[in-house]
Amino acid sequence: MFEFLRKKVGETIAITEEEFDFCKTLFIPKKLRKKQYLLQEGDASAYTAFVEKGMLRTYSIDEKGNEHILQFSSEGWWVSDLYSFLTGEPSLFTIDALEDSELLLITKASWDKLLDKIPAFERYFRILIQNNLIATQRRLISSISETAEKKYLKLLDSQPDCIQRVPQHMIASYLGITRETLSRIRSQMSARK
Amino acid sequence: MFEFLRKKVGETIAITEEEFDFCKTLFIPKKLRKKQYLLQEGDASAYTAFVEKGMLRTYSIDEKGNEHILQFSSEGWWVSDLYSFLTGEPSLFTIDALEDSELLLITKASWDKLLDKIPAFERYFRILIQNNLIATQRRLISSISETAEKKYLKLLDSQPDCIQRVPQHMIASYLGITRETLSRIRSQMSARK
DNA sequence: ATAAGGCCGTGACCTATATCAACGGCATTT
DNA sequence: AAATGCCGTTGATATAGGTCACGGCCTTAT
Repeated sequence: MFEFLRKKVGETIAITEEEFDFCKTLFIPKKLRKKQYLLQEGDASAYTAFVEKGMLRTYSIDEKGNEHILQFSSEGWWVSDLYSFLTGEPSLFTIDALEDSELLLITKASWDKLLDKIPAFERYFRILIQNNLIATQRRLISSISETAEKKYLKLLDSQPDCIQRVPQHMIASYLGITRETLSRIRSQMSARK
Repeated sequence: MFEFLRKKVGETIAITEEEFDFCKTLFIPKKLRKKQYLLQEGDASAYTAFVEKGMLRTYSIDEKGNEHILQFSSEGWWVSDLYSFLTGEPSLFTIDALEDSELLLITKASWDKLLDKIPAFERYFRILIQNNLIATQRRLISSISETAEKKYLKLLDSQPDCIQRVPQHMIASYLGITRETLSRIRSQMSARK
């Protein structure tokens, strides 16, 4: 059950068997069916989750009821509303499952314990967050400077798996465009090809 | 010279005098005149910098020559192209001074040494990067879901100091709009008031 | 098997923002 | 004090993308 987590962590930091045994005791396995919530906007985020299987999305909903997807999280990635998890404040985001999924949950208290007892995990999460920041910065610049088509091409290039597994209207809301616009871009692209 | 850095670090983690004495040996003071570069696009980012005084901007330039500002960094904040600093790859961003500025530079080698010798700094940077990620995620969502006016109002609210110190056309390029549009938004706002 | 709803495509029209161009006001340089 | 850049403003026009409306095709539920 924990082999995959062990593998992913091991790709970034070195830890001993004993350290990982301690780590294991802190996680709570959880299965989520497609469409189930991990977190609803307005609730406090109790957990951060490692995705063993499946796919989740983190999104916010604006006044008009439109969804804006912050990220997709598939196998081997982590998912949470970082701010709410860290502060206990109500979340601005909703997280739900796009497929039946299997997660390993950790509470804030356990997470604090993990970072305190095993400094290598402090480093692990620093690196994880760092890479996430770099990716988010790039997406921000892309979002303010590129056309819809370029953003889509960039996504095709960087997350081809997502595009296979996620319905198109969610891709659109990840890119910050409407599903109609994405549909038209795709048909133009295939016409040109 | 290092009091300010000491104070800012102390707000997040606890460190001893000896630890900070070691820390001090790793930084290189540097003054930058207005308009001078800290980093040019295409170069590798040799340093991460703590801003003691002044204001810098990190931006990219698109094919049409338009600038897109990723962030402003004033006193007490850090500035670098994280990706280039970490990997040694050529930078996608340019960093320059908007005012005469005073910086404390640290190389990648020294930074690695600092994190290895003093685990509290591992935590310090984890938290720093974490907060930056939270802010960047919010800006991304705002960028894909809100009107130009709302984005401007949000900035007025969150970074009023920036708006005082930075020329308007740079605020526009931070928001991802043209200077003409920002000018019109401002005049509409003052007409309504 | 039929109904209901999610998902995708397409047309007609609308709107926020970009683009292009010109102008006036400050600073800075000569 | 004239000249040269920056900077912000304003007007006219263009355009990418949004909105609204409809229809067809699957999948899931009854």
